[in-house]
Amino acid sequence: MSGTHTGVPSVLEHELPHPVPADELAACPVEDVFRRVGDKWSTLLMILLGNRPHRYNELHRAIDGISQRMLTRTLRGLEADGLVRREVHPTVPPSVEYSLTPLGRTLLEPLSALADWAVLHEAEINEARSRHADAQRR
Amino acid sequence: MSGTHTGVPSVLEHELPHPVPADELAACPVEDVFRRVGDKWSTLLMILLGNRPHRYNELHRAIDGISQRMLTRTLRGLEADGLVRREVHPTVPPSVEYSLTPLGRTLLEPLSALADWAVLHEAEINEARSRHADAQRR
DNA sequence: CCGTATCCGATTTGATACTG
DNA sequence: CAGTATCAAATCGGATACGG
Repeated sequence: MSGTHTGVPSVLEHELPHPVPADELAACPVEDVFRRVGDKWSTLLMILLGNRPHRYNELHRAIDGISQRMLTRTLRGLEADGLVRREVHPTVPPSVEYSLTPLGRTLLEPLSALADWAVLHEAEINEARSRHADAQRR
Repeated sequence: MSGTHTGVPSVLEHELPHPVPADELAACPVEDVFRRVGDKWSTLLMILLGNRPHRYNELHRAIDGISQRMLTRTLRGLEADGLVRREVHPTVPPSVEYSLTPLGRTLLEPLSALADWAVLHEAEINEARSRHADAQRR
């Protein structure tokens, strides 16, 4: 292969067919995961639950700005994919505990790698944006 | 720290403030990057450009299903963040070459890690979804 | 060849009110 | 406490037509 970044083998390293059938990385699991990473609350919730289990209102108070609707929706989505476990304790009043599943924990690692990249290269990105804004202004 | 996944140090490993000020991981660079990963075409474009530089219509033909509008918009966004370089060759007819910048190349690695995770755990996710769909049906 | 402009439907997110 | 229901706003993405 020509000039790829490191040489790390990866599913992304294989030469892609042309044209890409709009499936190869679309209906395949990669897009699902990428989409989840991109949505507004999923990763933040996973990070909080990675620290320790939380109850519903605890998450609601912890996040500042999330609506009940989105909190519930996001948790349900994570639960459906097996990343988060929801445990209902039949007490009065009811208490519901959310936690990461083992599968969810394994996702934290690549997520952290991506977050670390973002922090590490923040300055470069901001400089590029400044240059681009300057170039646009004329 | 209690029961985190591996022990890898990461920006995500630090205990978060409660409540999260809606900035800590929101206006900070992490959300920008996560959003980009989640959008429909950015990563696919970066993968193609990671193989080799491409011209505009070459990308358009390569991707199958992308509109000119989104191709242009996505490339411009990647360019603004310094991930992709756009070189115009003043020939007739004009030719424009897109390629990854060095910064863009460094992003391929965490992206690949995430994609590999998705492929590796595809079965588990699908099983979780089946179970969840079953549980919902009653 | 390499785009831009315009319009429109689909999806995402939030605000608000209400409930077992 | 832990949600649901409903409505509205914002954003995303695609189709089509046109331009340098």
